[in-house]
Amino acid sequence: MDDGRTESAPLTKQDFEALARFRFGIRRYLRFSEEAVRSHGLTPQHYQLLLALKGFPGREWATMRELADRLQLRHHSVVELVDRAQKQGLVDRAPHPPDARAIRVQLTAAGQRDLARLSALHRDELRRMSAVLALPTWEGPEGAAG
Amino acid sequence: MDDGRTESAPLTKQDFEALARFRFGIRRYLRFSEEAVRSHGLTPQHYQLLLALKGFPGREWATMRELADRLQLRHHSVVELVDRAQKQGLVDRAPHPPDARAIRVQLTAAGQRDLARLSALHRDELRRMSAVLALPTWEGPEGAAG
DNA sequence: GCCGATTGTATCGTGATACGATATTAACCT
DNA sequence: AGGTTAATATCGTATCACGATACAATCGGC
Repeated sequence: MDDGRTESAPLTKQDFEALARFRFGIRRYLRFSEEAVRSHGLTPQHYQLLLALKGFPGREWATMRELADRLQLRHHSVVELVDRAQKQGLVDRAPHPPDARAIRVQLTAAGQRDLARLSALHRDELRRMSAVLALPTWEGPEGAAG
Repeated sequence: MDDGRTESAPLTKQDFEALARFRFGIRRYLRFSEEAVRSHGLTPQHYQLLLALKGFPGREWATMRELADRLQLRHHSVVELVDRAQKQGLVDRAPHPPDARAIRVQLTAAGQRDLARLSALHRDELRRMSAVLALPTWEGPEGAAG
């Protein structure tokens, strides 16, 4: 149990408050997201899936494995998620020529539309919540950063 | 006034990538948190509870209602959470003199210890993940700093 | 001191969903 | 051909927040 790894200084009350504030920010953001998303008939997971596709670096589709990484899920759970989303007409499976084992999960027109609306809401909310969601600054004894 | 680009401009591919990257960051952070926390025998919810207490602005305890707000849960669900945490010896119930209906949920010595260790890990990880967890900058065509 | 509102507690069931375990199929690569 | 990887399929399990509902204690106003 005792790993005795104390390379950093013990946290101050300020540090705890900063950590808590950040976590609170995340909770509030996810909470907002959930309500926004559900009011559009989607689940948070669906939205995350759509966003991971449209927001994939450089392209707008991904394979199951890539999704598992981006969503931090077992690839096995991703299949279930994609199944559900496909049943709702949000995403699509397409062949992946360079490797026939893999497939491309991509957005349908409906998925695009829902995602665009929801993402706009999310962007606005992120702007609004910048105070709570900003990373802690960890001001040390050295001096202030601004 | 409606300055246009803030609220209704359609999102660019860059915007989607920024949103997705941020969400990815959150997922990774929570994933890290979960593993770190579980390896110490706690659940993510327990850690959040402890952190909300120790990180409560100005003090180190909170009432059920306050916790419901900070954790974004129904006050009713907080009771269950506190029960579980108390059963594990992490938190404690103490009377709240100014209002006998309310109670003070506070950390036990064990809770303090676990929280201190875990929070240090979290702080380090936050530092490491600053690139993914930083808020999107939303650079518009006119180039404005938030 | 009564009454409505608030705070916490208790219980039961429900829904959502990620996961582990396990197996199968197909395609890849050497 | 053989070993590996990607996707799929099933089944069961665990977690957990929640709604609904009720009750007890306390507070505050009058």
